[in-house]
Amino acid sequence: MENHEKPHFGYIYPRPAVTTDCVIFGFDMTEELLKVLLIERGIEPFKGRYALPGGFIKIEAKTNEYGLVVEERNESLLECAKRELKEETGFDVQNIYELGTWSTPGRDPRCITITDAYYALVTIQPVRGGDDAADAKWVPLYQVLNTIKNLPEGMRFLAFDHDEIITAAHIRLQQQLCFEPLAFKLLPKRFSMSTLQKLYEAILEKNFDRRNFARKMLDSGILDVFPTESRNINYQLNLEKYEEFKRTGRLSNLIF
Amino acid sequence: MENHEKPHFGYIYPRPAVTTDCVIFGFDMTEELLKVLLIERGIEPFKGRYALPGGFIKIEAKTNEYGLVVEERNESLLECAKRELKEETGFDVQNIYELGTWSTPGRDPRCITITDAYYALVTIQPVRGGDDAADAKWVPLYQVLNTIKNLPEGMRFLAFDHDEIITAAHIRLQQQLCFEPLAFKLLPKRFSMSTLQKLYEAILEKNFDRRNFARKMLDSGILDVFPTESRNINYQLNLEKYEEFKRTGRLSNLIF
DNA sequence: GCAAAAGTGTTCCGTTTACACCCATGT
DNA sequence: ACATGGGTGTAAACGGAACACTTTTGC
Repeated sequence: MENHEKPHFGYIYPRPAVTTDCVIFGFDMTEELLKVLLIERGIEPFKGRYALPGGFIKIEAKTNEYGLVVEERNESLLECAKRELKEETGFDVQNIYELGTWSTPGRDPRCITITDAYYALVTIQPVRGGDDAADAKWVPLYQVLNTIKNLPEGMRFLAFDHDEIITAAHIRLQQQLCFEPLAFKLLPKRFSMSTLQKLYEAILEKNFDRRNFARKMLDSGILDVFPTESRNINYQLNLEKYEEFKRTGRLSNLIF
Repeated sequence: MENHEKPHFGYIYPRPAVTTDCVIFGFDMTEELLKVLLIERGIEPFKGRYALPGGFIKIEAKTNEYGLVVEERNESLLECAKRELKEETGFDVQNIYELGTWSTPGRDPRCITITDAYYALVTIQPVRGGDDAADAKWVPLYQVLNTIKNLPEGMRFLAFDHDEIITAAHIRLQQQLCFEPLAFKLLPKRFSMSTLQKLYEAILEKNFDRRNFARKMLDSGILDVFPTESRNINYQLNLEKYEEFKRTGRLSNLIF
């Protein structure tokens, strides 16, 4: 895209370039902070800025007997998002959700590019020996959002329109959390009730009463209880009960 | 796209074709039915089938001094959806919301096409002198959804993957209605309480107690009351109070 | 030993639901 | 006069919010 090589794929009508970007949320249990995974851009445009991981959709194309371009193999946008994530950050993510498209003319200075944004939830391992992927960094979400909020009009923190995407992803995560126990996707298999509560508080930016929170969670019946050697209790999501809970439509009980 | 004219727009990497499709909901007050606007396709593929109104995104492109394609003028996906809607159905819609993308390989037999789907809410005028737009028809939503549900595995009712899109749009409409008084977008400025209730019932496929429904609506404070000459009362959405209601976060009161 | 975190029940209030009768209109 | 649709209030049940003290563990 950056060189002047002669283009070799033609279409009757011009087409926009298509990318996916992904907002990856992780909960850092030691710092009790909700974080996002950002990539420092190594090339122009926006070289040196942080950006969401993502990239162009992959299409295998050739020209047929009539000189028309025929696409032979390709991927869905979801597959594209997962592939780019794996390539750029090493993460293999199942919990990935579509957020929406961004397509304002001019959002990419190189060419007309529309992006389909996704958000994903991953477990950050308690001990991380630095970041696996080159240039990928876990950044506290509140830092990013505050920076964005306090920028003077017209200025941007992240590359492209990623400020807007990350802001929208946070709002969406908050909304979805009210209906689906998404939070468990951000935790290891077993966790304490207070960790779960801290996670909810980090996402929703609210504090809850310890007893009410625990009761609501336990009453829902989706948690299995595991005593530990100490007096503390650990919990684990019971997937069957969760599915049943979902079916019987009692999910609104989890709204705060 | 259907002829064998030599393609004249080239890119270094192949690109997918991009379309928008729109699920337009309207409430037929005389029949008390929720309807969707469908287009009968006049050309292949899927000639003669019903489909959602939509079409390709418009890009003005030319080749620059290096032989590279440069896009000069274009539209966002939202603008594309509105333009196609206007062109195909004559509707000028403000209440339009993004639903999501569909991009499974093979969904369009012609070429690799991804679509960004939208849904929109319009007022059907009580008296309609036939359909303005050629080939556009208002079809009861429940008929479409039932047909889709009862199809044998692997069969489709609408063109492309529009079965899935329309199903997703209905679910989304139901969900959004629980947080936002979307229903008002489907009604004329003034309406009776029972009309409003019938609309809610049509969308959510549930029946409500008349008194409880009216109380909840009135208690929210977003409706202005207008006595009529008869004993009946008409209502109208008060936009300022609605905005205030939204800000103060009491929207969950409207969940049923 | 002291500070910080985790465990435990009860009360009160607000919201939701269920329910029946009267009046006006039009046929 | 009869059927239909629209108007109106109350009581019971449920779910959500507020709240204090005791025990354990780690520093």
